This record gives sequence, structure tokens and C-alpha cells, in this order.
Amino acid sequence: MLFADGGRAAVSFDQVARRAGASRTAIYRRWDTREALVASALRAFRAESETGLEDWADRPLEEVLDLFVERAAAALEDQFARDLLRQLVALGPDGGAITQTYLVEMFAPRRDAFSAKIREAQDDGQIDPALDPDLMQDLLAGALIHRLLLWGDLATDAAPKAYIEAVLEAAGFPRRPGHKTLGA
Amino acid sequence: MLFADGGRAAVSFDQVARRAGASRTAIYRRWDTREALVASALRAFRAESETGLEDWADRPLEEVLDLFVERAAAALEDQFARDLLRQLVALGPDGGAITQTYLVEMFAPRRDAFSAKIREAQDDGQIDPALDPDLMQDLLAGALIHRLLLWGDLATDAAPKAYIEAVLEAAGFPRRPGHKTLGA
Amino acid sequence: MLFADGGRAAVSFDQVARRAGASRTAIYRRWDTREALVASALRAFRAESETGLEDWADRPLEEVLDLFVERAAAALEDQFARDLLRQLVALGPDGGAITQTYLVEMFAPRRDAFSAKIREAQDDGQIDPALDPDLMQDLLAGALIHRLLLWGDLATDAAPKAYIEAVLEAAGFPRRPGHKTLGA
Amino acid sequence: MLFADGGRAAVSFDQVARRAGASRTAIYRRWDTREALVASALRAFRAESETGLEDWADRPLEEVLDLFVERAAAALEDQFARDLLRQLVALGPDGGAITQTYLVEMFAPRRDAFSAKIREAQDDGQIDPALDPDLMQDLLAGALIHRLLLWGDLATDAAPKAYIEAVLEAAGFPRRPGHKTLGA
DNA sequence: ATCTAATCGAGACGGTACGTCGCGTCTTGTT
DNA sequence: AACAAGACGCGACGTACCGTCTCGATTAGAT
Repeated sequence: MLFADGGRAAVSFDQVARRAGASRTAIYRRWDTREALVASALRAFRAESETGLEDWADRPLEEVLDLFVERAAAALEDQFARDLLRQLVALGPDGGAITQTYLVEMFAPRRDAFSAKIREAQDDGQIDPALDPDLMQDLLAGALIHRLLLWGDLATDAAPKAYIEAVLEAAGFPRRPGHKTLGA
Repeated sequence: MLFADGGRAAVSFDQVARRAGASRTAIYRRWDTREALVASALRAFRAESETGLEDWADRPLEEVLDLFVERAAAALEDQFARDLLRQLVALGPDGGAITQTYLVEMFAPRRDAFSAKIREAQDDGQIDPALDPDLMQDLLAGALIHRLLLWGDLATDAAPKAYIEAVLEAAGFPRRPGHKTLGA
Repeated sequence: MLFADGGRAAVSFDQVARRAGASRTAIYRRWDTREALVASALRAFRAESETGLEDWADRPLEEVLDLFVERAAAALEDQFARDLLRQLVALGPDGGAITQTYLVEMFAPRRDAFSAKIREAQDDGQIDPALDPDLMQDLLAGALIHRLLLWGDLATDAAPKAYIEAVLEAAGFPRRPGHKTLGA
Repeated sequence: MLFADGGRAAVSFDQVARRAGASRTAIYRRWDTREALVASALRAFRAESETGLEDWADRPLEEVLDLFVERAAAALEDQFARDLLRQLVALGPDGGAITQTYLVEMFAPRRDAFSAKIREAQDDGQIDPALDPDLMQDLLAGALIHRLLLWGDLATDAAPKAYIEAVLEAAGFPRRPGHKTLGA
């Protein structure tokens, strides 16, 4: 995809028209700005790749964390998705319509679902009720994204697991003996 | 700076020449690729902004962590630095000479210094010797970068502190009573 | 009129539809080619401007010549008519249906009427019977048209008169003493 | 040539660039208006076809007239030249730079040379000194152009000769016995 | 001191893209 | 069945910026 390859600037009306086998005029008729073009492309990509949010309600906390991280890692294994995210980062939170599209439509729902699950676990007394679910996600998602986007790989194959363990430990979640925390 | 504003594509020989008050010919003579141009700019920026690595050797672990995170947070408060990092992320680890420049010359030294400090703390028995210092840094740096680049702000002002607490907790570092971990 | 302003190319179905307050579809239904459109316009213009051929039968030759030239000059005084003729010239004799329309329907009748009058004068012995009426008209009409279309004005106000004198002289028509021939 | 085929509108920067094997940018660099483009083309055509003005000084009047008409007829035998002239007529005297180019640079010199010859003949007492050379040329050139451009052919092969005879007769030039005047 | 060679600027050129307009064609829905 | 509305491909508009290349002019060093 053009955006994933070269960012916003690469999504030219010319190229889009050429790849769509349409005339530039037709593209201009449907989208009036480059941003609208990109936003549409993002939504199309999402519609195609989105498998829907899992129902996390009845699963144990550990499993939810696993799924959360596993999902993220799996998504970022795809080179295309990685490039896509890269360009979204390049735009940053001030990217106008594009940012709105992905932050609000793609990331926020999952983030909210995760937070809800955490709150639930807190109500059940499983983890420290003073925890901020957002911070937990920052650590988990941040570590993954940071490694994969900036360095290109994980420090260890077991890294995702280790991130989860660390967060659970910090959350006061009772660990099984013999568990590894941030261990190599 | 051109690169921070528009990424690699924005660093054109034309613009560079114009800003330098020179002719394109002159620029071409000194740098033969766009990448070389960017790499030079990055080094220049680094030379100007780098205050040198602190001497962490004799400080307690907690302070080192504080400094590490504080440094990072301070650096990313500058809009320019944030934009710069954004574009570096956009390039990713396959960005050729540019990536080499910043990953190897700018990030790696600090990362290594930090790792050394952790190893030292492990030798002293302060924290779990099985810890992988890289994973600790992934969590700390990742959480910060992820929030600031992608969302544009921190979840809480106290977030940096909370990240450190979480990592220390997970590392088995003995905490003072009454400390907050990942709390709001 | 569109044709007078920009020639055949300017008579677009689009413009015609817009000016007629109709849809392109409607225009296409009635005329299938651009030429048909122009031809129709020409006929409409002729129907509106044509005052009918004068009855030259009973007038003296000199008067007929006067009328012929005067008519032509008057018609070409109108800027619109001049532009129209310009575009007809631009098309030339190979202009298909358009040329047919104006050459056959607009010019030929007058030309024939003039020729008939000349033949009549020849039968009466007024002028040289060997004269070709067509050549006379070429000289008269040609001089006028050439000046007005190409140069934009007459060399002299008396030019039309002078043309007639010259042709009559060449035709052996007995001139009054003191007449001017091709004089300034 | 584009102009001869479709008039001013057909001389598009796009087409010119394509035919010249150049980029549109380059064309825009050299000519800033469509008119300048056409004017250049006209001059190029003239430079290529112009054989220079004959030296009419020492020739008898009849021969000069013959040459004048013969030249014009020969030039208009070429279909291309005829189309070119057609488009010039279509533009008319208000065609801006284009009109200037051909009226002033191409037609006027020859016209002036002809006039000078006539004046000379008048000084020699060969023809009526009251004659206006411009009117003579209007008749000669007009008749030719009018026939060829509007009707597409001459009324007779002998037409050019007949035009000359008529003009000479009207000019009071002593004719040989047996000459034909406007005869078929 | 002069000649030579490197360096420089200015600028032309081919690309690519921009955003717009008008046109002829074709499809779709509405009287 | 005639119609309006409108989408579409095409060509052209005039502009901008970029990388490449070719020129003269200037400058410096070497003879």
C-alpha cells in the first residue's frame, strides 16, 4: 500500500488513480484531500484485517493479557502492518483526519475493552485496585511496538511473555512459584 | 530541520542547497546520496544536543532509573526531538545509513551503559540476577515513546514514575512501604 | 454565437445544452454530430438575417453592381457576420456538412442571380459577351472579403466604389467622363 | 503543423511538447503564451519557405504583375499553405501577436515592394497616376484568396491571367490587340 | 606571472505531481 | 419513452519542485 510504503506524501492522487485503473479525475471526485484518501485506505485495511474484538468477559486475567499481547505481536509480524504503523507514528497525534481514523476507530475500542477487563479484575480483588489500566497497556504495547518498530526485532523470543509477567508482578497478581520475571 | 518535518523525502538536495546558500552542485559534490545528507544532519544534531553520558557508576539503582527515564522524557518534551524520533521510527530498522547512524551512534551507547549498570546491580544482589536488562529498557523506553509519539501525551503526569516503580517491582527490588505501583 | 466565436471546435454539445437550458442527452437525441449542430445553427442564422434576394431583373447593370457590393459590405460591417465568415473560411471547402450548408444554401443563390443579370447585360450588348461573370464576382467579393477579414478594414472608404469602377472598366462598359478608376 | 490543422486552439503546449520530443516544462520555459508559440511556428515556416523578394526594379510592369499573382497562386497550391492561411483568416486582424507576425513580417514587405513598383510605373507614365496600388492588390490577391480558400478552386485555369488583364485594363494600361479581359 | 585544473553558480531539461476545467460517452433513475 | 442528473475517462491547463547535466566564470595551484 502506498501509505505504508512512503507515508502520507506517497499517497498521491496520481498513483492512486493509476493503481485503481481509474482516472485522476474520478479520484478527485470522491476524495477532495489527500488525507481523506489515506483515511479511506486505513478503514479499508481495517475492515479487511479486523477480526472483531474477542469476548474477554469470561476469561481469566492472565489469559486476557496473553491474548492482548499475542494479538499485538501477531499483527506486527506482518511486515505490511509494521510499515503501516510506522507511518502512523510518523504522522503523530496531529495528523488530522488520518490520526483520528486510526486512533479513534482502530486503537481506542480495543484499549477500552482491555481497560474494562482490568477494572473487572480489580472488582474481583485479583489485582491492586489502585492500578491504572492505561499504564499497564502503555508498558505492554509500548515495549512491543518500540522494539519492533525501532529495532526491528524482539530482544528475545520470550519477550512478550516476560512483559506480561512483569506487569502482572507489578500489579500484585499472585504468581505461581517458578515463574520467570523479565528473565531472559 | 527538514528531516524532522517531512522525513527522508523532504531532505532534498534542492532545499539543502537553498538553505545553505549554496548551489546544488556544491551539495552534490560533498554528499552523493540523500541518505548521506540525512546522516550528516543527524550527526550534527547529535553533536549539538548531546550532553554526554552521565557517569552512572556510583549512583544507586533507583537514581539511575530515574535519570534514565527523566532524560528520555525531557528529550521528548521538545517538539523538534519528538518529530525527529517520529521520522526515525518511520524509517525503521531498514533505513540504511540513517538508521545505522542513530541506532548505533545515538541509542546504543546509552543502552549499553544502562545495561552495564543493571548487571552491576545484579552482581551486588540488589535485583534478580536472571533479569534481562534489555527487557527492562524496552518497558521503560517503550512505554514513554509509545505514549508520546502515538498518543501525544502521557496518561498521567506521574506516568514516568509509575513505569519505574513497576519495573522495579517486577525486578524484585525491595520497595519502601506505601509506594505506588502503576497507580493512578 | 458559439461557432462565430471559436469555430467548429467551440460548438460543443455541452455548451449548446447549457445555453438551451436542456440536458446533453436531449441535444444528442436531436443532433448526432457536431457538424449537424453547426449546420443547424447556420440555417437558423440565415433564416433570421436573410431578407431575401432583391429582384435585380429590371435594374440597370450599374445599380446591380452597386447593390451587390453594398450588400456585401453592409453584411460584413457587422462584427458578428465577419466572425462567422472567418470561421467558414477556416473550415474551407472541405468542411463537410457545414460547408455544404453555407456554400450551397447561402452563397450560391446570390451568385447565380448575379450571374444571370450579367448574362442579361451581355445579351443586351452592354458589356463584352465574352466575360465570365464568376470572375467578376471573384474580383468584387474577393477584394472586399480579403480586406475586411485579413486586414480588418478597407484601404479607403471609397474602395467598394473603386472596385466596381475597375470591373466595369475591364468589362468594357462605357464610362461617364470624369469617373475615377481605382483612384484613391 | 498543428496550427494549420486546427487553428490557435490546436496548438496546445501538450501537443507541441509531444511532437518536439520534449517535456511540457521545457516548452513553457521558452514560450509563455500560446500565441508566442504560434508566432514562433509562423516565423519558422516563413524562414523555411521564404525565397526572398524578387528584385522587381528592372522588370516591365506586366511581368511584375504576372510574378505577383503567379507567386501567390503557387504558394496557395500547397494544401498546407492554404490551411495555414485559412487559420490566419480565422484569427483575423485582432489575433494579437500572431496577427502581427504574419501581417507585418510576412505580408507587408511584399505588399510594399509591389506598391513601390506601381508608383514607379506611374512616374514613367505607363499607367494612370491616380491609381491606388493597394486597391490593385486587393483585387488581385483578394480574388485569388477568396476563390481558393472559400470555394477551393479557381473558376478557370486562366483566372489568374484574367484578373491581371482586368486590373491592367482598369489601370489604363495600353493593351495589345486580341487580349482577353475577364474572358472565360 | 601565466597556464591549468578544480570548484562553483546559474540554469536548462525531463519527470512527476498538483488541482482544475471542459468535453463526449454512458449509466441510472424519474417522470 | 423521453428526460435530467451525474459519473467516468480523456486531454489540457499552468505551476512547482526535484535530480541530473551542461555550461561559463572564478579561483587556486603549479609550472
